[in-house]
Amino acid sequence: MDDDRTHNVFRFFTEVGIIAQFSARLIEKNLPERITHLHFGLLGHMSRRPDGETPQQLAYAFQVPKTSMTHMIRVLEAEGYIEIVPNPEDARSKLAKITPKGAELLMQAYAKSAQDAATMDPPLLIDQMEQCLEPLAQIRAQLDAARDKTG
Amino acid sequence: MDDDRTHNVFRFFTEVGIIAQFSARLIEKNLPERITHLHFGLLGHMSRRPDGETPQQLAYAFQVPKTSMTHMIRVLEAEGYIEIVPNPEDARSKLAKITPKGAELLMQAYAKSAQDAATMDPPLLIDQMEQCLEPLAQIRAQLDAARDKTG
DNA sequence: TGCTTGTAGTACGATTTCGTATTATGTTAG
DNA sequence: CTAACATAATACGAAATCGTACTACAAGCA
Repeated sequence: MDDDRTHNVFRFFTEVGIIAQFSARLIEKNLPERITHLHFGLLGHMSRRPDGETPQQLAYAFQVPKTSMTHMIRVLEAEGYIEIVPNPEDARSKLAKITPKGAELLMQAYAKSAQDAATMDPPLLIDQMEQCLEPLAQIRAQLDAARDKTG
Repeated sequence: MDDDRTHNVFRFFTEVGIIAQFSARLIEKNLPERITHLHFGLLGHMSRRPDGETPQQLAYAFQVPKTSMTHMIRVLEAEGYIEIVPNPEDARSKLAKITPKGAELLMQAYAKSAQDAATMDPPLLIDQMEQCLEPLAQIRAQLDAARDKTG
């Protein structure tokens, strides 16, 4: 890889890192104390999987250590946004499912953040975001695949 | 903003968040214990500013609370990667400057990560990254500008 | 000058993150 | 079947994050 392209890769990661921090703040502004953008992501993930997922699957999906996921799940459960049930297929394991209260929080935070995004000044550059969507999805898929090969 | 576009905004933020996590891990794999991708970013920032920057400026640039920056700076100083000197223009303040050891760490981590990136399997999608660079920079600038208006 | 207000940085504590070691259950070779 | 190994989740502890309150210096004004 020549120097220019290497430099571009780092530039890309830098921009992405900064934007990720902004988006985290945008969402957390509309979440209760102790609930972070990662919890928000967890709830969204679970809302698409009504049968629930194991902590392990969630840790893998969100790229955080298992122990961190244990903690996040506990917070969500303590606040009543999810419930933990035994995994009928494996007694070592558990399933985390979103509750109606959790679904409600998800919707509210989504709606409020969408409102904030729509009223930003200067306005959000949605055209540019849409233009990036496809390549970003490909890049993410590639990183995912590379991870599975190596670790 | 209609529902489709709102949905795309969230999808964009989601992709960006995941990719940011991958890039953080990619770099931290080549950094010593206790040094994170944020420290790496700090060193890169300082390497472009030989006169040093105040903790406040750094906290603003990296979008972290002042107290978090105090802590990060302390870690970098304890490990000898930066030095803290009084700010000649303001006795309340300080300047953080990168040391030769810090510059060395920066270069090494950069080179090793570039090597890792170049040898990924499946290979990194640099074309797609370059395609995103310009719109991402615009989006970041917009988010920055919006932050300055509101907070 | 003396006073009031603003700003830079930090002490402190509650919470979160995450690496290592442990427990409990599952799986497989013989 | 059972011993050996693998895997799911957690206990625990060290370190990081970040909000609140504080101290020290700066700046503006009477």
